[in-house]
Amino acid sequence: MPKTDLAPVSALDLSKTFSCGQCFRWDRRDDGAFYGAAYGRTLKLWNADGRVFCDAPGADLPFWRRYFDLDTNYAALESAFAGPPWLHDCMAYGRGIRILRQEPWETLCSFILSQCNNIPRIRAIIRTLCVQYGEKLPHGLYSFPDAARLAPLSEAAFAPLHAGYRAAYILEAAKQVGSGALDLEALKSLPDEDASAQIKTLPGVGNKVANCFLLYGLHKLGSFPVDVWMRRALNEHFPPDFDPLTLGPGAGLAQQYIFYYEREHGKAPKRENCDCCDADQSA
DNA sequence: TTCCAGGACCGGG
DNA sequence: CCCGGTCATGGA
Repeated sequence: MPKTDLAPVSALDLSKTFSCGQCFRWDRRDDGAFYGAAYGRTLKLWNADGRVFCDAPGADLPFWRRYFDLDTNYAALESAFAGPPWLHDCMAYGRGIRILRQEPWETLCSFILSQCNNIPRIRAIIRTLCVQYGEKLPHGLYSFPDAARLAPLSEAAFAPLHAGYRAAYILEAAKQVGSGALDLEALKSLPDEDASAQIKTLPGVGNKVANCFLLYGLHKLGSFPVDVWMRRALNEHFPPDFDPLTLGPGAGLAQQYIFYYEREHGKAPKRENCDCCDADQSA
Protein backbone atom coordinates (compact mmCIF):
# COMPACT_ATOMS: atom_id res chain seq x y z
CA MET A 1 0.00 0.00 0.00
CA PRO A 2 1.45 3.37 -1.00
CA LYS A 3 2.19 6.00 1.62
CA THR A 4 1.97 9.41 0.05
CA ASP A 5 2.45 12.76 1.74
CA LEU A 6 -0.62 14.89 1.02
CA ALA A 7 -0.30 18.00 3.20
CA PRO A 8 0.74 19.36 6.58
CA VAL A 9 -1.91 18.92 9.27
CA SER A 10 -1.89 22.68 9.70
CA ALA A 11 -3.35 23.02 6.21
CA LEU A 12 -5.68 20.03 6.31
CA ASP A 13 -7.36 18.99 9.55
CA LEU A 14 -9.09 15.71 8.76
CA SER A 15 -11.31 15.59 11.82
CA LYS A 16 -12.60 19.14 11.33
CA THR A 17 -12.93 18.85 7.57
CA PHE A 18 -15.02 15.69 7.75
CA SER A 19 -17.17 16.63 10.74
CA CYS A 20 -17.96 20.27 9.93
CA GLY A 21 -21.19 19.41 8.17
CA GLN A 22 -20.21 19.68 4.51
CA CYS A 23 -20.00 15.93 3.78
CA PHE A 24 -21.65 12.77 5.04
CA ARG A 25 -19.63 9.88 3.69
CA TRP A 26 -16.16 10.08 5.27
CA ASP A 27 -15.68 7.87 8.33
CA ARG A 28 -13.00 7.44 10.94
CA ARG A 29 -12.50 3.76 11.65
CA ASP A 30 -11.10 1.89 14.62
CA ASP A 31 -7.59 2.05 13.17
CA GLY A 32 -7.74 5.83 13.55
CA ALA A 33 -7.62 6.48 9.80
CA PHE A 34 -10.31 8.14 7.68
CA TYR A 35 -11.86 6.38 4.69
CA GLY A 36 -13.92 7.78 1.86
CA ALA A 37 -14.67 7.78 -1.84
CA ALA A 38 -15.16 10.35 -4.58
CA TYR A 39 -15.40 10.18 -8.35
CA GLY A 40 -15.02 6.41 -8.25
CA ARG A 41 -11.76 6.52 -6.27
CA THR A 42 -11.18 5.61 -2.65
CA LEU A 43 -8.78 7.07 -0.13
CA LYS A 44 -7.41 6.21 3.28
CA LEU A 45 -5.96 9.12 5.26
CA TRP A 46 -4.03 9.30 8.51
CA ASN A 47 -1.84 11.68 10.50
CA ALA A 48 1.83 11.08 11.25
CA ASP A 49 4.67 13.41 12.18
CA GLY A 50 2.60 16.51 11.62
CA ARG A 51 1.65 15.48 8.10
CA VAL A 52 -1.39 13.97 6.46
CA PHE A 53 -0.55 10.79 4.59
CA CYS A 54 -2.76 8.81 2.25
CA ASP A 55 -2.72 5.52 0.38
CA ALA A 56 -3.12 7.06 -3.07
CA PRO A 57 -0.44 6.40 -5.67
CA GLY A 58 1.62 9.45 -6.49
CA ALA A 59 -0.08 9.76 -9.85
CA ASP A 60 -3.39 10.45 -8.09
CA LEU A 61 -1.98 13.18 -5.90
CA PRO A 62 -3.10 16.07 -8.13
CA PHE A 63 -6.64 14.72 -8.08
CA TRP A 64 -6.79 14.54 -4.29
CA ARG A 65 -5.03 17.86 -3.82
CA ARG A 66 -7.82 19.40 -5.86
CA TYR A 67 -10.51 17.45 -4.00
CA PHE A 68 -9.18 18.81 -0.71
CA ASP A 69 -8.89 22.29 -2.22
CA LEU A 70 -5.26 22.53 -1.15
CA ASP A 71 -4.31 25.06 -3.81
CA THR A 72 -6.83 27.70 -2.76
CA ASN A 73 -5.42 30.51 -0.64
CA TYR A 74 -7.71 30.59 2.39
CA ALA A 75 -5.71 33.30 4.14
CA ALA A 76 -6.52 35.65 1.28
CA LEU A 77 -10.23 34.88 1.61
CA GLU A 78 -10.12 35.33 5.37
CA SER A 79 -8.46 38.72 5.10
CA ALA A 80 -11.75 40.04 3.70
CA PHE A 81 -13.82 38.85 6.65
CA ALA A 82 -15.21 41.89 8.40
CA GLY A 83 -17.33 40.98 11.37
CA PRO A 84 -17.45 40.86 15.16
CA PRO A 85 -14.41 39.54 17.08
CA TRP A 86 -16.48 36.42 17.70
CA LEU A 87 -16.09 35.54 14.02
CA HIS A 88 -12.34 35.47 14.49
CA ASP A 89 -12.77 33.07 17.40
CA CYS A 90 -14.64 30.80 15.00
CA MET A 91 -11.85 31.14 12.42
CA ALA A 92 -9.16 30.28 14.93
CA TYR A 93 -11.16 27.31 16.16
CA GLY A 94 -11.92 25.93 12.71
CA ARG A 95 -8.64 26.58 10.93
CA GLY A 96 -7.61 23.51 9.00
CA ILE A 97 -11.07 22.98 7.51
CA ARG A 98 -10.99 22.67 3.72
CA ILE A 99 -14.11 23.12 1.57
CA LEU A 100 -14.13 19.86 -0.38
CA ARG A 101 -14.77 19.72 -4.11
CA GLN A 102 -17.43 17.02 -3.88
CA GLU A 103 -19.38 15.43 -6.70
CA PRO A 104 -22.23 17.78 -7.68
CA TRP A 105 -24.88 15.05 -7.96
CA GLU A 106 -23.97 13.49 -4.63
CA THR A 107 -23.96 16.90 -3.01
CA LEU A 108 -27.36 17.81 -4.45
CA CYS A 109 -28.94 14.59 -3.20
CA SER A 110 -27.27 14.81 0.18
CA PHE A 111 -28.64 18.25 0.92
CA ILE A 112 -32.08 17.48 -0.47
CA LEU A 113 -32.09 14.67 2.09
CA SER A 114 -30.78 17.00 4.79
CA GLN A 115 -33.89 19.13 5.04
CA CYS A 116 -35.65 18.91 8.39
CA ASN A 117 -33.42 15.96 9.29
CA ASN A 118 -30.51 15.36 11.65
CA ILE A 119 -26.97 14.56 10.63
CA PRO A 120 -26.65 10.97 11.90
CA ARG A 121 -29.86 10.05 10.10
CA ILE A 122 -28.81 11.84 6.92
CA ARG A 123 -25.62 9.82 6.99
CA ALA A 124 -27.55 6.60 7.51
CA ILE A 125 -29.88 7.26 4.57
CA ILE A 126 -27.00 8.12 2.25
CA ARG A 127 -25.02 5.07 3.39
CA THR A 128 -27.96 2.77 2.62
CA LEU A 129 -28.48 4.46 -0.74
CA CYS A 130 -24.85 3.82 -1.72
CA VAL A 131 -24.83 0.22 -0.52
CA GLN A 132 -28.08 -0.49 -2.37
CA TYR A 133 -27.38 1.22 -5.68
CA GLY A 134 -23.71 2.27 -5.76
CA GLU A 135 -20.73 0.38 -7.17
CA LYS A 136 -18.54 -1.68 -4.89
CA LEU A 137 -15.11 -0.10 -4.30
CA PRO A 138 -11.99 -1.08 -2.33
CA HIS A 139 -11.86 -0.69 1.48
CA GLY A 140 -15.48 -1.88 1.68
CA LEU A 141 -16.64 1.43 0.26
CA TYR A 142 -19.28 2.27 -2.35
CA SER A 143 -19.69 4.94 -4.96
CA PHE A 144 -22.63 7.31 -4.86
CA PRO A 145 -25.14 6.00 -7.43
CA ASP A 146 -25.40 8.29 -10.42
CA ALA A 147 -28.63 9.93 -11.49
CA ALA A 148 -29.34 7.56 -14.38
CA ARG A 149 -29.14 4.64 -11.97
CA LEU A 150 -31.73 6.12 -9.61
CA ALA A 151 -34.05 7.67 -12.19
CA PRO A 152 -35.99 4.49 -13.10
CA LEU A 153 -36.61 3.51 -9.47
CA SER A 154 -40.04 3.66 -7.89
CA GLU A 155 -40.89 5.34 -4.64
CA ALA A 156 -41.52 1.88 -3.24
CA ALA A 157 -37.89 1.02 -3.94
CA PHE A 158 -36.92 3.96 -1.74
CA ALA A 159 -39.03 2.86 1.21
CA PRO A 160 -36.21 0.94 2.95
CA LEU A 161 -34.20 4.17 3.06
CA HIS A 162 -36.79 5.82 5.31
CA ALA A 163 -36.23 9.10 3.53
CA GLY A 164 -39.86 10.05 3.93
CA TYR A 165 -41.26 12.79 1.72
CA ARG A 166 -37.75 13.52 0.43
CA ALA A 167 -37.73 10.36 -1.69
CA ALA A 168 -39.96 11.95 -4.33
CA TYR A 169 -37.59 14.93 -4.51
CA ILE A 170 -34.60 12.65 -5.15
CA LEU A 171 -36.44 10.71 -7.85
CA GLU A 172 -37.51 13.83 -9.71
CA ALA A 173 -33.98 15.25 -9.53
CA ALA A 174 -32.61 11.91 -10.77
CA LYS A 175 -34.93 12.02 -13.77
CA GLN A 176 -33.94 15.54 -14.76
CA VAL A 177 -30.22 15.08 -14.19
CA GLY A 178 -30.12 11.53 -15.54
CA SER A 179 -31.86 12.50 -18.76
CA GLY A 180 -29.53 15.42 -19.29
CA ALA A 181 -32.36 17.94 -19.06
CA LEU A 182 -30.45 19.50 -16.18
CA ASP A 183 -26.64 19.62 -16.53
CA LEU A 184 -25.09 20.15 -13.11
CA GLU A 185 -21.56 20.60 -14.46
CA ALA A 186 -22.77 23.38 -16.73
CA LEU A 187 -23.95 25.32 -13.68
CA LYS A 188 -20.35 25.77 -12.57
CA SER A 189 -19.73 28.33 -15.29
CA LEU A 190 -22.84 30.36 -14.46
CA PRO A 191 -22.98 33.33 -12.09
CA ASP A 192 -24.09 32.33 -8.59
CA GLU A 193 -27.54 33.85 -9.00
CA ASP A 194 -28.21 31.99 -12.25
CA ALA A 195 -26.92 28.66 -10.97
CA SER A 196 -29.06 29.10 -7.86
CA ALA A 197 -32.17 29.92 -9.89
CA GLN A 198 -31.61 26.87 -12.08
CA ILE A 199 -31.19 24.39 -9.26
CA LYS A 200 -34.16 25.85 -7.40
CA THR A 201 -36.46 24.79 -10.22
CA LEU A 202 -36.16 21.29 -8.74
CA PRO A 203 -38.85 20.36 -6.23
CA GLY A 204 -37.43 20.20 -2.72
CA VAL A 205 -34.64 22.66 -3.48
CA GLY A 206 -35.16 26.02 -1.82
CA ASN A 207 -32.79 28.75 -0.79
CA LYS A 208 -30.84 26.82 1.82
CA VAL A 209 -30.34 23.61 -0.14
CA ALA A 210 -29.41 25.64 -3.21
CA ASN A 211 -26.75 27.49 -1.26
CA CYS A 212 -25.31 24.23 0.07
CA PHE A 213 -25.25 22.82 -3.45
CA LEU A 214 -23.44 25.88 -4.79
CA LEU A 215 -20.92 25.93 -1.97
CA TYR A 216 -20.14 22.21 -1.59
CA GLY A 217 -21.11 20.86 -5.01
CA LEU A 218 -20.02 23.65 -7.34
CA HIS A 219 -17.35 25.13 -5.05
CA LYS A 220 -18.83 28.60 -5.27
CA LEU A 221 -17.19 29.94 -2.13
CA GLY A 222 -19.32 33.07 -1.98
CA SER A 223 -22.44 31.05 -1.13
CA PHE A 224 -23.64 31.38 2.45
CA PRO A 225 -26.15 28.71 3.55
CA VAL A 226 -28.27 29.73 6.53
CA ASP A 227 -29.90 26.94 8.50
CA VAL A 228 -31.26 26.92 12.05
CA TRP A 229 -27.75 26.84 13.55
CA MET A 230 -26.54 29.72 11.40
CA ARG A 231 -29.71 31.67 12.17
CA ARG A 232 -29.05 31.35 15.89
CA ALA A 233 -25.43 32.45 15.44
CA LEU A 234 -26.36 35.43 13.27
CA ASN A 235 -29.04 36.54 15.70
CA GLU A 236 -26.75 36.28 18.66
CA HIS A 237 -23.44 37.61 17.35
CA PHE A 238 -24.18 39.87 14.38
CA PRO A 239 -26.17 43.07 13.91
CA PRO A 240 -29.75 42.55 12.71
CA ASP A 241 -29.06 44.10 9.31
CA PHE A 242 -25.85 42.13 8.70
CA ASP A 243 -25.43 41.08 5.06
CA PRO A 244 -23.32 37.90 4.70
CA LEU A 245 -22.28 38.93 1.20
CA THR A 246 -20.12 41.64 2.76
CA LEU A 247 -17.81 38.79 3.82
CA GLY A 248 -16.66 38.69 0.23
CA PRO A 249 -15.74 35.86 -2.14
CA GLY A 250 -14.97 33.55 0.80
CA ALA A 251 -18.28 34.06 2.61
CA GLY A 252 -18.95 30.35 2.43
CA LEU A 253 -15.73 29.62 4.28
CA ALA A 254 -16.77 32.03 7.01
CA GLN A 255 -20.09 30.23 7.17
CA GLN A 256 -18.27 26.94 7.65
CA TYR A 257 -16.18 28.29 10.52
CA ILE A 258 -19.30 29.63 12.18
CA PHE A 259 -21.35 26.47 11.66
CA TYR A 260 -18.59 24.23 12.96
CA TYR A 261 -18.03 26.43 16.01
CA GLU A 262 -21.73 26.54 16.79
CA ARG A 263 -22.16 22.79 16.49
CA GLU A 264 -19.18 22.11 18.73
CA HIS A 265 -19.93 24.76 21.36
CA GLY A 266 -23.58 25.62 20.89
CA LYS A 267 -25.46 23.59 23.40
CA ALA A 268 -28.61 25.05 21.94
CA PRO A 269 -30.95 22.06 21.73
CA LYS A 270 -28.57 19.19 22.47
CA ARG A 271 -25.41 17.53 21.34
CA GLU A 272 -25.30 14.59 19.04
CA ASN A 273 -22.53 12.28 17.93
CA CYS A 274 -21.79 10.57 14.70
CA ASP A 275 -18.94 8.21 13.96
CA CYS A 276 -16.89 10.88 12.25
CA CYS A 277 -17.29 13.49 14.96
CA ASP A 278 -15.41 12.35 18.03
CA ALA A 279 -12.69 14.89 18.42
CA ASP A 280 -9.87 13.08 20.22
CA GLN A 281 -7.73 12.58 17.19
CA SER A 282 -4.13 12.28 18.33
CA ALA A 283 -1.45 13.04 15.81
C1' DT B 1 -46.46 13.25 24.49
C1' DT B 2 -44.02 16.76 22.60
C1' DC B 3 -40.13 18.73 20.41
C1' DC B 4 -36.46 18.83 17.19
C1' DA B 5 -33.60 17.93 13.05
C1' DG B 6 -28.25 21.89 8.02
C1' DG B 7 -36.44 23.09 4.89
C1' DA B 8 -39.64 23.43 1.14
C1' DC B 9 -44.06 24.54 -0.32
C1' DC B 10 -48.61 26.24 -0.39
C1' DG B 11 -52.41 28.97 1.24
C1' DG B 12 -54.16 33.10 3.10
C1' DG B 13 -53.69 37.61 5.21
C1' DC C 1 -43.68 39.85 2.15
C1' DC C 2 -44.71 37.16 6.14
C1' DC C 3 -47.23 33.82 8.53
C1' DG C 4 -48.99 28.86 9.91
C1' DG C 5 -49.76 24.31 8.68
C1' DT C 6 -48.10 20.23 6.49
C1' DC C 7 -44.98 17.00 4.64
C1' DA C 8 -42.21 11.50 6.82
C1' DT C 9 -39.12 9.70 10.12
C1' DG C 10 -36.82 8.58 14.43
C1' DG C 11 -34.33 9.98 18.63
C1' DA C 12 -34.44 12.39 23.06
